[in-house]
Formats: sequence, structure tokens, C-alpha cells
Amino acid sequence: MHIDMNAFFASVEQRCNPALRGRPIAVIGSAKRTVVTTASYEARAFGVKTGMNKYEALAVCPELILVVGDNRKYMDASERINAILLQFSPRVEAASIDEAYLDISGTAGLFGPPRSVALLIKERIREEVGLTCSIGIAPNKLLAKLASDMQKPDGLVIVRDEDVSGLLEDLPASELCGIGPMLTVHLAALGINTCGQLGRYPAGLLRGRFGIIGARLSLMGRGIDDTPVAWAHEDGPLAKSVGHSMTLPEDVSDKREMKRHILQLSEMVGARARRYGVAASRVTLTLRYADFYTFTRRKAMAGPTNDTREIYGAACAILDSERLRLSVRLIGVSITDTVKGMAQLPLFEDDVKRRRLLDAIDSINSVFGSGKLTWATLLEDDERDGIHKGVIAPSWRPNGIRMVNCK
DNA sequence: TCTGGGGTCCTAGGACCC
DNA sequence: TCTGGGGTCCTAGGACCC
Repeated sequence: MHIDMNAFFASVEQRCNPALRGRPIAVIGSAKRTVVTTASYEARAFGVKTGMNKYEALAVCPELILVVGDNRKYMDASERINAILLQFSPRVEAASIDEAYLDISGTAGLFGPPRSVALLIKERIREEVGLTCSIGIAPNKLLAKLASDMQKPDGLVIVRDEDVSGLLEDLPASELCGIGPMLTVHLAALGINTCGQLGRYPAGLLRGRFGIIGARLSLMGRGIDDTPVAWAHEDGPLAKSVGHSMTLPEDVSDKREMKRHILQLSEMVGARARRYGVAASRVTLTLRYADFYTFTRRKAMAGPTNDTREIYGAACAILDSERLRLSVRLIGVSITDTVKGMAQLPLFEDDVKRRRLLDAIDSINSVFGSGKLTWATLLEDDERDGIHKGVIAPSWRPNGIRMVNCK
């Protein structure tokens, strides 16, 4: 079963504020340069789409109400939904903040046939969280996801084994999760437009043309997918990377100013890694020029760390080694190659102090809010928004991991 | 008036080692 | 007159997802 919340962020806002119900609204970020994250169905009717900037959205829908998103509300709703899902199966895989897979094989004795389970889940989410969702039920994740997309909002579509070939025969391949715009173009060049054609195409040729993905494409065309729904263990898999980026209010060409933002991003990244209990050995700096050309540079650190200052130091070293062609509109810092556990136990007194400083900052911020206690450097930025407001992150995962804790 | 943010997975090519 | 082969690690970047 795949559960997909309908216009999630917008629906949460409409539930919280009756004045927004039935109106065209768009959830946007707080930053100056922001885009539509989610449009309500009323707004979609006007042509408002995810990714539009404010002006584009207002151009197609002048009465559009712009609402600055609030992550805490969405995280709260997401957690409550996951708690409901866990009452129907221990196998709940949170694919994103508004989507989950549920393995309901073997639960018929408890909750009845699949359709009944779906109706029960929809009712409980509606009653207890005040939101609607679309549910797809199928023999595997690939098809369940497809099915949940077929009826929106408030849909319920069941695909049975015997329906699969008929459903896929004339379905555009691009409808499948995993086949994006580029693959669609490449497949079309081979004369493959539908799933039926994809499934019949010689698997060996796909493998040769697209590598590992090619082998999977052939199976996808036939509706085959054997990836399991993850168990909701106490310990989910480690986040493979932790990163933050931000589009600056104005393009910046002064490296010192860039470094202030890098410090802030490094602290956000470090604090989150410490909260997850992971450390990482590589730092990636992402820059986007004013002309939107975007590139990354990576650097290995001495060993796994989640120390803000080490991350900051490595990111600054990358920046220093780069000759910039244009002013910069976006800066990102992320750490990759994570390992479980904190950085190595510090050996020297200075490092021990630093570790304790970070621990103290983290525990104070955990009480008073992230970013409350921070580096003075970041406060000197008086004319622009020195403190980065929370960023909208549609695919935020609970605790940064795929699975939900079952307490 | 321009165009967000957080991830995963895969590939290609160079450095380096034996 | 001639310059191998296999493997790992590292970096950069692209496709894709929500």
C-alpha cells in the first residue's frame, strides 16, 4: 500500500486556518527568493504549480493567497499519520514527509481485506489529523505508487495481478517512479514510449545502454519490483549525507561574506549530524552563480567529524581554492560518507574543550530553539537576515532516516 | 519580477599502488 | 624502438525523487 497525502502542506494550512479553506493558496518559503512548495487544489485549478516563483503564481491566479510555510506543523502532522499507520502494520516505510509505504500482506485476519484497511486508514487520518490522502494498493511498491497517483484527491485504487499487463500496456513510461525527463527522452529515441514497449524491449540492450538502471527498467516495464517495504526498526539506516543550502537574498561576490553564510550552514549541518549521532569524512561545497550555473567541490577531512569548525574550515578551504567567475546566488554545505557514532574521542585538551562547547551549545539550543545560541560572527550581519529561518523541506524524513521509530 | 531545499544512486576519469 | 593489467580511492557531476 502506498499512501500519498493530498497537497500536504497546503492542506495542513487550510486545516489550521478556516479562512483559507476552499480558497486558492500556495505555501512558500520565508526567504526573499522563494517558490511555491505546494498549491492547494483550488490554486491548481488556476494553473499554479510547484516551483513557480511568487510573481508567476500571482500572474496565473491574482487572488492567490501566499502562506509562509511552517515545518513544525508538517512534521507534527506527519508523525501523527505515521503513528496511525503503525497500528496497521509494523512495516511502515516513510518515503518522505507526506508519503509512506505499508506492507499489509498477512494483516487480513486483523483488519479484513485490503480495501477495508485502506478505508479504515483514510477514515482515521481524516478524523484524527483532518487530512485526505490517496491510497494505492498493488502487488509491489512500484505499482502501489503508480496506483496512488491515479486518483486524486482522496483516491483509492487497487491494482491486482491480473490487471497489471492491461494497465501498463499503453501507460507512458514516464508515469513510473524512477523514469524522469531525461530517461524519457532517451527511451523515446529507442522507440520506447509506453511501459508495454519498455517491457518487451530486449533487456540485454537496455542493460548495455543504461547500465544498472537499464536492468531495472526492463523489469519496471513489466510491473516487476521486488524491493521490500522497510521494517520500522528502532535504528533505521544511517543518513548517507547531511546538508543545507540557501539562496542568498542578493547575489554576493565578497568571499568574506560567503564565509559567514558558510559558517551558518556548517553549524546547521554539524548540529544536525550530532543530533543524528553521525560523523562524516568529506565536505561538499555547492555554489550557484548568478547565471544559475551550479557546481560542487568536495574535500576529504582528516577523519570522520561533526564538528562545526572542522566542517567550516574544510568548506572555506574549498572556497579559497576556487576562482569565481561570477557573483554567487546559492551556497550549500553538506557532509557525506557518514559513519555511525560521534567523531573519535578527542585526544588533546583543546579538542576536549571544543567537544564540550559543542555539546553545551546543542543542549542549550535543544531547549531554546535551534540557532538561539550561535557564533557572534553571524550576528554582525545587521542589514540582511543573519539568522537563517527554517527552510521548507518537502522531502524531510523523520529524524533524517527512512523509517519511523515504533516506541 | 525571475527561477527552493534535502536527499539517493550511479558513472566517469584520474591518481596511486602492486 | 616502445610504453601491462588489476584494483582501490577520490573527485565531479548528472538523473531522479519529494
